[in-house]
Amino acid sequence: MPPVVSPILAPVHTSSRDDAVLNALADFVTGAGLKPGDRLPTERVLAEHFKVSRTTVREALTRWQELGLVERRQGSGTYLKAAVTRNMLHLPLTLPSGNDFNSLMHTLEIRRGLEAEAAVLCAERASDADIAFIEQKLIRMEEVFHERSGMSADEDWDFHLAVFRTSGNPLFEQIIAAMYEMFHRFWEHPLGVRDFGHASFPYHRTLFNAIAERDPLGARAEALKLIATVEDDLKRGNANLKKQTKKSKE
Amino acid sequence: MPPVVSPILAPVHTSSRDDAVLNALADFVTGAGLKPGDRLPTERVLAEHFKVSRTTVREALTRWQELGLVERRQGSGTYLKAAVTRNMLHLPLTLPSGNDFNSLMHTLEIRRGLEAEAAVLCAERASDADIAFIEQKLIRMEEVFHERSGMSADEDWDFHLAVFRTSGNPLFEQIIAAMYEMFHRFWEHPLGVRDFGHASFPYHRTLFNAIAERDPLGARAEALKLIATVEDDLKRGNANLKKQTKKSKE
DNA sequence: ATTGGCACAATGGTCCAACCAATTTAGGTG
DNA sequence: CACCTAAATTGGTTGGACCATTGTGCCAAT
Repeated sequence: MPPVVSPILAPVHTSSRDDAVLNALADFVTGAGLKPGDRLPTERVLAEHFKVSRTTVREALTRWQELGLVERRQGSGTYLKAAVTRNMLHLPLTLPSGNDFNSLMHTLEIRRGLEAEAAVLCAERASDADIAFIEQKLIRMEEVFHERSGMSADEDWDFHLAVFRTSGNPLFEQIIAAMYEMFHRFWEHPLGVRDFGHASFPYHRTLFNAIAERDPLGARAEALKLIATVEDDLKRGNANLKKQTKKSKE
Repeated sequence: MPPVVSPILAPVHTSSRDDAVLNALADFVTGAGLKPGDRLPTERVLAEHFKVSRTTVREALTRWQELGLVERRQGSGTYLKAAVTRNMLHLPLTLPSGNDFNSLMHTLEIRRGLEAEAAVLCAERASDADIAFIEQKLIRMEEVFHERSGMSADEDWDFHLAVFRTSGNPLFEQIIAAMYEMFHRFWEHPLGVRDFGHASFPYHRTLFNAIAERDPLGARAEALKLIATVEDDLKRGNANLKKQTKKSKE
């Protein structure tokens, strides 16, 4: 089985100033024990400390920003967004994204495979503390649901995120988040589907129960039911859309 | 469920300068019909044309470079490395310290979820022509296997690729290929495992048979068995590695 | 005419110094 | 104490300059 892109040239190419800066910065981050959310030194400080120009520091930080490792806020500072080590492996992946029904369905197919697997691993590996944390997110989501009589995007995502992270595999979060963004980029206002996501509500608790009982197969089943409701919503939205365009033609 | 990264603001308030530059540049690339390998205008020309400073252009190009869309050669120019369209999703995958056993295992967990799902969809959707094509790849792989008494990377990948493509979802191919690349970047010479991949051989045919019979569940089962053999190989390699380091300590 | 080397131009990489824009902070005012 | 305002802080942008590498084309020697 072959490497898709030549993997052998990359390491040779490792010269250039910003690479050195990035390595030094990675060492600093690990050395200072900085964690996600913490603030990095200012660009001016880094520039002076590394004996390079601020431009070079900025170029290096831009690269980290593009990889999602860091977030910059004008007037505030640069903040760590993910754990950073010197020997990280980066693989940028560009995906074609369409706004047609099929493309949206494709993102759900990926999520179906990954969310089910993540649920399995989560149920297998969750500690008591993990389960308590997930339950906390679940309860919060349920509260907001009853307040507004509808799904809340943020709280719902927090719950799923807790599940993904408990799986112990950071790739789940990264890939599913991308699928998620792809989906919502063209589905911000679900056409004709007022209660989008509503049907998925009960399966959050059943999923949690399966995880809490360390039942991988059960967790898998509930995760699949959950994603199936989203697929249904999408299909309904697509049907509505067709109906509307048909009407407008008449 | 919420956008992880705000998907709604990005297109609207194009505030950051370099985003605007990248969009304009993407339009230019598609407009001019540039293909991978072609040279882009120089930074100075772009800066003047877009009415921004060269620094801003450089920052934008740095981002594309980090995503692998572009390659810069000092003294020569900036060259397109991949097809670029305006609305594509960039997914930078990051593994913390990608050369340890756990990280390699993470890539296999993703593959487990996706390859199983792809096998299901493939079995559901394969036309007769698709199945004939897959069988052709299978036979070719088996031939090479018997010639060399071992798995051949290229032919094996061709077979899997045929399966992924038949699933009708291009995301499978790209994401799994990325997992592949990540895996092999640090596993080019499987430590102490001479017959790496050997055990997976028989499951290629059983997988094909299930697909040919339009048996989604069967295809899923065989795909899982196949990936399980790879996981075994990895575990064996890890065990060997531990043994060696233990010996070297003595 | 071919080949080799050399100077020059083009291009990305780095640096500097200043200013702009958003944010935070500190102080003052009610 | 709460609120507002002004100053300091910080990332974002600009222009110009120079360095390092590469590509090009001319010219001389063979």
